[in-house]
Amino acid sequence: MKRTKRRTTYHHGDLRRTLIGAALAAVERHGPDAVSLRGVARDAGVSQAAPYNHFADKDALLAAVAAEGFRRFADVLARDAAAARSPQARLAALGRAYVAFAHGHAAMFRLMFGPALARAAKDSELAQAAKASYAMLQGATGGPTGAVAPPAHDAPPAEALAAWALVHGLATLVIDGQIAVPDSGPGALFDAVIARTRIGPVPETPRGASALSEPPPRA
Amino acid sequence: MKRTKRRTTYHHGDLRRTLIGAALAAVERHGPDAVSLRGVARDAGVSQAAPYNHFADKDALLAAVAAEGFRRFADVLARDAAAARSPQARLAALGRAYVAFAHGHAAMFRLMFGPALARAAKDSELAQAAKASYAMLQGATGGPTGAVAPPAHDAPPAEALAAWALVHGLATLVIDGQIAVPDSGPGALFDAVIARTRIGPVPETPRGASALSEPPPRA
DNA sequence: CCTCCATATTGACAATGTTAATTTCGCGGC
DNA sequence: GCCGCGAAATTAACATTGTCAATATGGAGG
Repeated sequence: MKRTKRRTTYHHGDLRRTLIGAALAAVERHGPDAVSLRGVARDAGVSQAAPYNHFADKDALLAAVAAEGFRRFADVLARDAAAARSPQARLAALGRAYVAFAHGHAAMFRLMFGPALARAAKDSELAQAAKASYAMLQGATGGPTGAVAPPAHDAPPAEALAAWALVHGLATLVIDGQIAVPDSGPGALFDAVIARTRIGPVPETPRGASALSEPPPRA
Repeated sequence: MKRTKRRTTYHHGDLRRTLIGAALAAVERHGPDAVSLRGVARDAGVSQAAPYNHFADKDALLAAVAAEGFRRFADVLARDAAAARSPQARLAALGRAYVAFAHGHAAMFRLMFGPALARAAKDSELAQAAKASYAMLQGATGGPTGAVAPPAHDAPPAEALAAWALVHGLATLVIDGQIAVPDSGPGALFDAVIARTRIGPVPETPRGASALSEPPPRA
């Protein structure tokens, strides 16, 4: 299964891709913390130090895997969002896909948003792939309320942050086992939560807001 | 600084507490993944294998540290919530404290909600400490809407889940560097998000809901 | 055919988690 | 007041890991 590759390039016939694939499989099987560079090299059929010709260190390999994860993530989000007919449905579909991806690829999700990313944030490929996913959320948030205030200079609109936080929090809590996902699947959980949540521009009557909107007690 | 302990118990004069303290410091300084059992033992002034008399393995030590973290977390939440005068203010204060704790103790927060907890979920002390924090959120969520439906059999109310997810997601995104926290501090960020979010019972007019509330497209 | 250089390998080093065998030392019973 | 018992700590060892330096290899271009 690893000799059948076209050896277009050098010696082995592209390692790098093989390594990324092996690492991806290892991440999905045993979690990001359990992957060892040597183990990946073994799986790829090369020897311990071979990866260092293609990646600076272990984190660089994992960053490449995370980038691939973000690409797949964005694909799923885009596909599900495209199937929606109204802007509201689009946003809801995005959220559902977000949580479903996390639930179905917990290990990958953890890698993508874990501290490895923070360390290797300089990896521009990774950063770019991550930005793409967020852009979809942000775009979908602007829609439903009609014309939005001119996109703030560089600060992201708080509505997009709220939607992202809600969905990301749900995903995180689910994969960390803090929330039990019902037999009906993560979609049902998402729907139940979303039915009780409204996100929109700040209401005109600040007092009387139903919940979670009081100013700080100046402690 | 480590000889001045009262040696009430055995040889060393309670290790265990010393180890937890050293591990806690190490976590806060270098992050959960960077703590080594041997390093902790060195810091405590004992030798590599001494910890195994008090903890089954490294994860058990970290679980103890996480439990301590949850205890402090619950304390902060309780203190800030107590200062609030209205139920709404209470819930808002809880959220602000949640995000602020994550921002101020990122490493500890990561440990508390990381995969280590999932693995060592059997650690009853840890599980209990975590439950206490969630109970506060849940309690505060029930308040503002007046009388709540009889507390569901064992399924937590979706309103509490929504509030938890929103706040936890914000916290997670902040400490992972996905959201830049403004100079005004994490509290301001939280307020901006919260001002645009309303959580409450499912509205009576399902169509016309402003956002994030469409049924799935049956894909 | 021969040389060059990217690619791979071998061997080594330090650090880590964990276990087995051994030592140490305070406490309760003689 | 001595003594041994057992908990607690130490030493030594093992396998594994990330990473580097030195070396080998083999395909492409002259």
